[in-house]
Amino acid sequence: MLKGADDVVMEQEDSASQHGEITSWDINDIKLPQDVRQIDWFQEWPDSYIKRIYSSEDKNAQKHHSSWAMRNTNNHNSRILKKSCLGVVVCGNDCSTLDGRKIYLRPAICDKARQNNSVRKCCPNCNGPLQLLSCRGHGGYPVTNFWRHEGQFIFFQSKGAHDHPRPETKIEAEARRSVQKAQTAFSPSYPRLKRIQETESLTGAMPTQKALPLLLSKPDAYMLPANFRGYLSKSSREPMLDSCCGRPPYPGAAGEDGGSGEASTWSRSPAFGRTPSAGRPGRGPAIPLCAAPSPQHCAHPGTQHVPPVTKSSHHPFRPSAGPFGDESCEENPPLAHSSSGLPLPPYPAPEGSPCPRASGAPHHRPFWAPARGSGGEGGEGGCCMGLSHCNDDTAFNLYPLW
DNA sequence: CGCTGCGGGTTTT
DNA sequence: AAAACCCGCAGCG
Repeated sequence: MLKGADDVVMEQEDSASQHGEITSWDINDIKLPQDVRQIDWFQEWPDSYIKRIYSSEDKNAQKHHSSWAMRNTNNHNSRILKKSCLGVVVCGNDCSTLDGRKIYLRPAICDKARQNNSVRKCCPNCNGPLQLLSCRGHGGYPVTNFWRHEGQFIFFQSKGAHDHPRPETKIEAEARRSVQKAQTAFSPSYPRLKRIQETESLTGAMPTQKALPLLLSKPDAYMLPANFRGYLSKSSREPMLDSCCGRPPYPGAAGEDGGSGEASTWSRSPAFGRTPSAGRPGRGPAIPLCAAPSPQHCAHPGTQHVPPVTKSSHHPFRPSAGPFGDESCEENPPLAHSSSGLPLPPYPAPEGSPCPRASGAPHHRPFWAPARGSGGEGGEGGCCMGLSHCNDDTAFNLYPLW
């Protein structure tokens, strides 16, 4: 049954996404279509059951990038690269920054790195323990992404809908890391303090507003992924990465949950009815991370719908992405937030259509979102969104700040 | 140091 | 057999 639901979603996605051309193929097919008429734009936040065909020249596609924290998974098939989602690291205290944003850090891809991070990191905002919110968007298991190179195309297929907020992007995480490193170097003795300071800058005191947006997201505005909805409530989360500060979550901080003490908030209730069958695989340990700020991306509405083949230049995502970004449509159920990324590109209107920009509410934009009126939300159209879009400028300019 | 890809191996369904 | 996952190794930036 659960499966049925997924299938349905999938079908819908298919037709919606490749509008016009029906994506009849499956990543596991012996032969994939080579008469592709339209290539898709690279999507940094692919979600739900989608399929995409990128140009083999698309740098991001070549690197199998994703803004979600995806780790390689051995599927014993050298022709198809499989990656599974690691989820997102959240504050165990469910704290919010001064401007009401939540902290969503990117879990390290490498197991070892995750452990390291956990040891000395804590919430950049409240200094509390961090908790790994694992992804269970695919029948109780992490969302999986598949990549396959065939001829001049790179086929991409994702299975499952992320049931957690978006983590910071790779660029952001890297920036954060370097900043921390630098700071640590300066004052080894008071790392904690420093961190606090950093946090402050992050949360509010930052000079550049753009900069901040990074890891925080506004609760109100932030929409969770389709599956995500039920989540925040109590916790059943993963272990919690504490480690750091040892400090137990503040009592009050947690808010509602009275007790559990642990990370209160996040729990994933079965978001739709589709809960995994039974148990969730007990997944591993959580990983702690903590970090500091990072640059954000903002994309400027490029508007142009350039050909898919991005020539991207140097940066990770920027190229292709365009205006889209947010898949904001979370309002729609599962497929909703699909990546609707592309607003209106020349291509198929991706799932975009499905998303009527829901209310005026800003979509959920992760941390960076400008959360503030003005440009930010307003546009769904676009402005800020995913990483790709960000220009280097933006991103890089920020770095210095940290 | 961390990301990424590969591939052997195990466990569960 | 398929899928999820663990682990180590190697290349790369």
